[in-house]
Amino acid sequence: MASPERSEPPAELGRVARRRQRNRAALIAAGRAVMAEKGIDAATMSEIAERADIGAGTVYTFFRSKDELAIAVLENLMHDLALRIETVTNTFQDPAQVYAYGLRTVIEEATSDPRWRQLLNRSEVISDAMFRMMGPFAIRDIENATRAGRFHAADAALTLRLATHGIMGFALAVTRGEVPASDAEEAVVNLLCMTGIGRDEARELAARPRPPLPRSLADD
Amino acid sequence: MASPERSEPPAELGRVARRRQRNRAALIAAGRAVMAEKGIDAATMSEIAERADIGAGTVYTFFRSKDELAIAVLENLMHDLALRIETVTNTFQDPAQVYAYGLRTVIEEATSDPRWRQLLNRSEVISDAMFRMMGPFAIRDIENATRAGRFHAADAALTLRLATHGIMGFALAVTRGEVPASDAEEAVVNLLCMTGIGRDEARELAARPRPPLPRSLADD
DNA sequence: ATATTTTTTGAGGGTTGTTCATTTTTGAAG
DNA sequence: CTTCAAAAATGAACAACCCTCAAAAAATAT
Repeated sequence: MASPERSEPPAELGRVARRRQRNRAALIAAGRAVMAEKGIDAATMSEIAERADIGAGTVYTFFRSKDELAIAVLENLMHDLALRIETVTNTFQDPAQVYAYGLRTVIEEATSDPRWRQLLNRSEVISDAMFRMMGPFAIRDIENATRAGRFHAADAALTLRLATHGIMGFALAVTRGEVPASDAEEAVVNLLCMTGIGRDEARELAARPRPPLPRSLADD
Repeated sequence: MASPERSEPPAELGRVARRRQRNRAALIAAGRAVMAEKGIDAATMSEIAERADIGAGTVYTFFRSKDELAIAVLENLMHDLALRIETVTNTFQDPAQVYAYGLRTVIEEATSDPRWRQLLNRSEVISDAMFRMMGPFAIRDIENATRAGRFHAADAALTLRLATHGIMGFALAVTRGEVPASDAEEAVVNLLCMTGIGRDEARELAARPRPPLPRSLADD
């Protein structure tokens, strides 16, 4: 009980733990790649394991099921995106534009990047990951804009929840060719209206020039 | 080529065709039951076939795949609901209230009826079925209200598309206990705002007394 | 009554997610 | 360096399931 815990090096992890984390990351990367290629359902655990150079059975020491791996992959993707968006929006003056930029960028990303298309089935899993990973940022943005008097959102989390699912529904429809990608701006106007901003201001926000997003670190 | 087509009885279908349609309906009913019990993914084709008293292989003469059957089941469900809603709303005076009632009723149904809960996974399939089956009604309602000056929806179909996915996302969150069912009213306010109605009017619409929905014919 | 077309059937093929007995690796103790 | 017990990795085997298809049954035509 009182024995000196020499087994705990001040703050760094042991070699095994470090290798374990590398392998976990490799699995997520491989999962992301395969799922983007073939879709979440068509991606097989064997192929993901092989591409990560990990035994098929070992995957289950990291993730309890294929679903759990898929969730980890999507959360990873969304976290990346949230951070990239933040690097742009933290230069903005208008608090309303911060949230608007996030909406527009996610829609643009989801509808144009071919790697997203295959993921759009199981869109509820993506919406969920988006809500969990981008929520802390986006909810804060909505509340900031509300405090500034630009938005009038009674429940920022709820508004974002509805927005994330709406975004994915829109992206899915575009992917299927049921809706032209050019409807994105009007979709953003609709989603902005949920914050309680007037429709004229929403239209103006959605039409502002949109600075480009920096590349992802995970891209080759 | 010019032979008299005696094989086409004036307007009624042959015995076989009639039996075939009965069996198709039985399959959809069985699918609806099993999927509501176990969820879309966990429902097996064998059990559905057996419960419909149809050979396992025969199912594939009606539906090309399990997905296609699931879609038929959900479209059936949504069509039912759309008709039931219409019986209530066609007594309304305020065109804005027609769409509002639809939103509120679907949310209520999706969050309270236990038979919906299992279906909420694969929520994108439900949203899609909802859009296809309720769209013709709801889009007309939105456009009517816009013409009457109550709504200001630039693209009714797009607004509905975003709404259906938002509804299902909300229902899914309630089912998982991440959001209290009492948030339904605020969710409706958010969704109504997408029509371009002001937030005060949206709030008023969402708070009106809501007449009950007649029972479904498909219920026992 | 017979032939022909149509419809139904359910056993089996082919995949895939997951498990688990076995092997390999690890790091401390002798 | 050797030993050893605990932890981690492995991949063959399992179970589950969607879907196909050759054969049988039913329906219709001759």
